[in-house]
Amino acid sequence: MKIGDAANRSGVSAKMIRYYEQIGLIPNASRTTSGYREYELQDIHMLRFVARARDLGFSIAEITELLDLWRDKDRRSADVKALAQARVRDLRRKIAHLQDMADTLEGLASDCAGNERPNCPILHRLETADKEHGTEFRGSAEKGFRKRNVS
Amino acid sequence: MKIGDAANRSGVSAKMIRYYEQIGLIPNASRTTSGYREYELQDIHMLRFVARARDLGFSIAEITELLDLWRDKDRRSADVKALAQARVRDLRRKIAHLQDMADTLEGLASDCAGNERPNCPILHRLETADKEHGTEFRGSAEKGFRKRNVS
DNA sequence: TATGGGGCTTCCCATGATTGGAAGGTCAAG
DNA sequence: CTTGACCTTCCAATCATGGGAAGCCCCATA
Repeated sequence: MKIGDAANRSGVSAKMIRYYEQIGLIPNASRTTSGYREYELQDIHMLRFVARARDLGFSIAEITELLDLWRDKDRRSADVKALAQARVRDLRRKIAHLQDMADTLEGLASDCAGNERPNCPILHRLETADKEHGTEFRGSAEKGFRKRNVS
Repeated sequence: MKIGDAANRSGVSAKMIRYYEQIGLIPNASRTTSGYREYELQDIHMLRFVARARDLGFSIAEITELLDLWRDKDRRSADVKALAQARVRDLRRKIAHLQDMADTLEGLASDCAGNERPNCPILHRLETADKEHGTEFRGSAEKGFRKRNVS
């Protein structure tokens, strides 16, 4: 199977398959005599695994760990679970952060008349850096969030 | 005031001040005879405005709009409010997406014994791309999220 | 058999916001 | 007059992804 088929069947674009190979996330594919990459069904499983983990917001580094565990027949399920739970904690932290932002902004917006007149407290508050809600954004962990234009 | 002081007082790093100037987000600073950038109190207000908007997750493009409204004394407060509300909708959508991811992962993790044995349904489910929860990630808007390592 | 089209290859570039660093100029205090 | 802290510009890297160019390969059809 060539890379285009592998892409269609796995949900990972051909571009990204090459990229994942290049950065060592997945092993080098075997090649035909003419240089085309060749994939087996097993590779499709692996790629789907990657695609699914990626959709769940795992970073490349985390997917590397997951793939290692996936391939390791002697793995401890506790290791996998710990990884998933760490990711859940990350996500919950991000969610809380975004919720703070949304609540703050909503509070600002609700104080604005939203009419033809120029007076708008949103701009004043942004300028003076008052906090509508006491929560402190600076310092909250935001590392490693992957943005995807997941069609 | 030189750029280092401006950075300290505004919460925007000197690096970023130069970058914002370069991309046209903020106007070119005046210079001393020796080429140093010079800032007035008014500039600090502007930089603080930018910093605050950035902390609320506005993109550079959105901050450009906000700055224009901030400087426009004849602005309609409705325009500002609309911008803030659009941002809130964005945030709520992102939050829902992350919540889906977290819930799905938590579901996967709860099915895993988390012990010394290798059997772990998380890996199986990732491989077969089953969905624990029916919600469909693909298609949810994720554009324009800014990740910041907001110290 | 020739040709056309589509898929494959590598390589380079761009994104967005930010940080890091190198090489060199400027300024104030000691 | 030296030292060190600041400033300048320029270049590179980050992360995951897409876009595109130039050139090769393979298959079907005229």
